[in-house]
Amino acid sequence: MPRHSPAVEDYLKAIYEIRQEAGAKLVGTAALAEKLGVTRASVTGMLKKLAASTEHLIVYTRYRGVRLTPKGEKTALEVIRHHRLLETYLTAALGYSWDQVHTEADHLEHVISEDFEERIAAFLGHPQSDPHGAPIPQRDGSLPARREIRLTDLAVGQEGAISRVSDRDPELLRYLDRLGLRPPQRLRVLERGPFDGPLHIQSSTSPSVIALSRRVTDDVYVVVLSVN
Amino acid sequence: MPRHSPAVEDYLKAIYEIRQEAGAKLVGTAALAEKLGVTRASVTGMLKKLAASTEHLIVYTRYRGVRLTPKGEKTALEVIRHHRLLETYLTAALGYSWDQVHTEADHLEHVISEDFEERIAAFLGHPQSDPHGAPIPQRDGSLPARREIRLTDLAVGQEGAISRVSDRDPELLRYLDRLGLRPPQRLRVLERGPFDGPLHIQSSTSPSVIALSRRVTDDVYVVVLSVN
DNA sequence: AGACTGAGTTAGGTATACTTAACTCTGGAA
DNA sequence: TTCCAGAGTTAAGTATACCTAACTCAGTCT
Repeated sequence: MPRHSPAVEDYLKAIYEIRQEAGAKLVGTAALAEKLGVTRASVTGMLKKLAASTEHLIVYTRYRGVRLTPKGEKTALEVIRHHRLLETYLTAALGYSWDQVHTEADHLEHVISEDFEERIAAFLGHPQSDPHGAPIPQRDGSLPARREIRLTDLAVGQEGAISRVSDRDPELLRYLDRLGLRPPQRLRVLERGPFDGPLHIQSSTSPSVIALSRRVTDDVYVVVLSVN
Repeated sequence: MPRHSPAVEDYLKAIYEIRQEAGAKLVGTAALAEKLGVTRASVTGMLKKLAASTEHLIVYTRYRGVRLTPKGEKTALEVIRHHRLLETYLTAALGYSWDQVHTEADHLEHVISEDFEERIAAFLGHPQSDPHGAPIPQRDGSLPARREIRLTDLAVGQEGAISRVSDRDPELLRYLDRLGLRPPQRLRVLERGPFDGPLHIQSSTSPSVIALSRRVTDDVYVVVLSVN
């Protein structure tokens, strides 16, 4: 396995994650640029370079978009495994709170050795998910599929269990933490406001009803428990 | 404090360490090139760049050599603090042996946050030295001075306590470990072979006399205990 | 079918940090 | 005091990954 630059690893990871969130087959330049914090021109340049490389990590069609080859996907999953193991380790061993781990893990993920990965995985007892509930890819690149949906898409009356929360925004994580909304907390949708209005939910962590904006519910994933 | 690139941090660290080992006021291009694994031309280029920068980290005189400014030295010590804290942490928390930590720490030292540094320092109880016996600079940049000399320079008949061992060569570290020669092991010089010949020492870790080559004794530092 | 718009690309340029090859300086020995 | 070897520098070029500005494409709306 050749080693890839942090930049390349970030691109592969971003392609994987955007495809995952958006569901679309192909990932566009603009979405990548947005996620990576670079210009669209930079993304085009990198995609051309990667597509021309003998590594065959991506399939890139001009004006259409990118997707990962199996090899590219495996590499992306290795980086994601690093990231999620690190987040779990920082929480469990060094007392980081769940809103602090993301940035640190983003830097460390490109730098740790396979040995380091193995040691923290063993220390943690080979965990299945990180502090935000995201599943941790196994060494062989396998990732258990989940039947999770956005809290946004949970129908009124339905009950769900939080399976995962996006780790991107520390502010959001602190907010959710204050509300006690983290995996595997159960909740029920009571009401949905008009025009993408707030979602009213009931959870055992709060005696009163909680109203959540779209921004929030888009970043919270749940597994449906009942269809009342 | 501005952040510096891994390359810059490596140069500052190397300048500091070479000056330390060699004792000379100025560090030469060749020594830096050797230590950093790059060509002499590359070193010249980087030194010119650093000297021209408004950061004022080094003082560089063409054809003469470099030295660190107080600011450069402080930065170097911060990197070295990272390195030695990491080595200690990897040993104490993740079960690395002392010959495995150097490479991992070399990569991690450029990437960890101040927060991470603080957390591992606290976890370790703010240790004074790393697994090889090297002193760990404090946060304020202070470093307790030691009265240590090379084992090479310990006179016949003198007794010393190993204070530090170079962490550069894993092979050497495994060798020393097998002989039980690590801080703060005491030993006595029995005899010195001719022509930089082997140094014969006696240590409580071995019933028989141990013969050490120059390559080895140059990398072992001791504090003189007695002058018999 | 044509035009518009947002997404995407191209062209040209920057910064970092490295290389090789050829040249120059410095300090010690003859 | 000159010469020479090794240390150091310069010049030119490479690779990576980013930028801005200007252009083009694709798909939709009319």
